[in-house]
Amino acid sequence: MKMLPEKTVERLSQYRRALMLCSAKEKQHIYSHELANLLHITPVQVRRDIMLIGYSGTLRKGYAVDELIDLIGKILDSEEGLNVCVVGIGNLGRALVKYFKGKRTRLSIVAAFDNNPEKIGNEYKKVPCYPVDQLSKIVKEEDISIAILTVPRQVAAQVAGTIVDAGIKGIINYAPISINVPDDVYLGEYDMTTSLEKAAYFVKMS
Amino acid sequence: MKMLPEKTVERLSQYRRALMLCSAKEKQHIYSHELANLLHITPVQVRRDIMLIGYSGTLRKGYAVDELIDLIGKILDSEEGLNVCVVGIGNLGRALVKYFKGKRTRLSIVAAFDNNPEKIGNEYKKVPCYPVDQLSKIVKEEDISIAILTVPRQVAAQVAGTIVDAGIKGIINYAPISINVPDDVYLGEYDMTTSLEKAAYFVKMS
DNA sequence: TGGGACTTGTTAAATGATTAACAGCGCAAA
DNA sequence: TTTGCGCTGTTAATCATTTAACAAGTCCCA
Ligand SMILES: NC(=O)c1ccc[n+]([C@@H]2O[C@H](COP(=O)([O-])OP(=O)(O)OC[C@H]3O[C@@H](n4cnc5c(N)ncnc54)[C@H](O)[C@@H]3O)[C@@H](O)[C@H]2O)c1
Ligand SMILES: NC(=O)c1ccc[n+]([C@@H]2O[C@H](COP(=O)([O-])OP(=O)(O)OC[C@H]3O[C@@H](n4cnc5c(N)ncnc54)[C@H](O)[C@@H]3O)[C@@H](O)[C@H]2O)c1
Repeated sequence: MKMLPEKTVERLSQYRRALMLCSAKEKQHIYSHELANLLHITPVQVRRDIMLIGYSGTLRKGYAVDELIDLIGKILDSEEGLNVCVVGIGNLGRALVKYFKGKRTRLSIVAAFDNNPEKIGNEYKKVPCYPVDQLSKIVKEEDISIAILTVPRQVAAQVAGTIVDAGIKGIINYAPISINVPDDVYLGEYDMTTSLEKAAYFVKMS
Repeated sequence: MKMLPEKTVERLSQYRRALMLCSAKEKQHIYSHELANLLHITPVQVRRDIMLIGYSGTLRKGYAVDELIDLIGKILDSEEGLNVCVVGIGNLGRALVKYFKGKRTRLSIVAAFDNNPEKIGNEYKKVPCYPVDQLSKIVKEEDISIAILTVPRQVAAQVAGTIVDAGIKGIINYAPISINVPDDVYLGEYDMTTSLEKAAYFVKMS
């Protein structure tokens, strides 16, 4: 199947979580407008996304919740699962480890890295923290393909280089600076300072 | 001045930070392609954004760094400054308080809220934590206009209702569920689980 | 003094994403 | 049966954003 639009992928992740809540409540079918209400989007957007992934609902009954969950899983998840590491186990890095550890079966945080001797050797929720010098080695040993980057701004670019060199295929950057990666490495940048300033602008202008 | 496009606002925040680093290095002028390189975008996008805010550079010299910083400040910041609160002072909420407290002068975190008796009454980086029942009262007393929502998924919708009722004008939601707010309240949703699943999808497909 | 290399500002085209419109089917009620 | 409503699937239109194209101004140097 060919690549889906970014926004559709984001919504698929959200559909799945909403659907899992429905499934837990024994709800077996759902209409596009119900799913739309859960995400606060329009029903036609839901139908369009579902069309893009090649699924069909039942006319006048809606979509079969469990079937749709499975299909989204086939699209979003890797069969074998992917391993993730957190680089920079400060306040944000620790919050992420605590939150994600054990949450999803097909996506597991297996290592943390830092350069602070006080942190190296510790475990956070059973995730071991290694020195950043060993990143390349551990990435290969543990078959890690995604890195979450939560180091200070000043060193983010350099550490990102190390990560890319280690062969990682996706980086999620929370440092408030734009980093540069080769075309074949996925990069998601989430700048919380920008998010806050953006909110302030629209509040001011409203 | 009329409302700028969302993406332009995001980049303005990033231009400003990049420019402040330049200013600290005594760099007085900057070309569109230099600024573009810092953000890993195209020079024409930089020029277009700068056109939208009505600034003009000097031909063959580029943009005056300090002037541009000032102008972006006039656009993004509120003159009097805006007050911000964090609702749900768990792992993520505490990381945000520690990070943002004192960072920007025109945007200050002045209060935290929680419903856990062990947290109420504490201070985090001198930011006092109040019971969530007093949200409405404190929001008025402290003139808070933006809330960062970091409570568990299960209660996010309900707490968001409380926040809106208190008269807050912007919400930044980090809970992994979509919330609903009136049209005149700005809403930014940042779902880290989705970010991670999205990265996994594009790594898998690459 | 004139040509060439650069850089900005702006308009126009292309791309990407959302929304509108509607055909078609299925069920329910008459 | 037939009528009509409600829902899906899909195409077409709209809207937002990025990218391309280029005119015009400036500087440098021959
Ligand atoms: N905490 C937040 O809520 C927040 C908000 C916005 C942005 N950020 C950004 O996220 C990043 C992390 O924030 P934080 O609050 O967790 O900071 P932090 O200082 O608590 O953590 C940074 C961690 O990175 C480690 N580190 C430093 N240099 C390193 C290197 N070269 N290699 C490996 N590890 C290294 C430090 O030892 C520390 O453990 C920063 O870039 C920050 O700007 C954080
Ligand atoms: N920690 C992360 O890195 C991370 C990642 C992705 C998503 N999130 C989301 O962010 C939110 C916060 O995550 P966290 O890790 O900080 O969780 P947490 O459990 O550490 O913190 C939640 C806080 O909210 C408080 N709370 C609970 N009910 C409340 C109520 N009704 N009113 C006010 N406060 C209340 C709790 O007392 C606690 O202090 C969650 O929705 C989580 O799904 C967090």
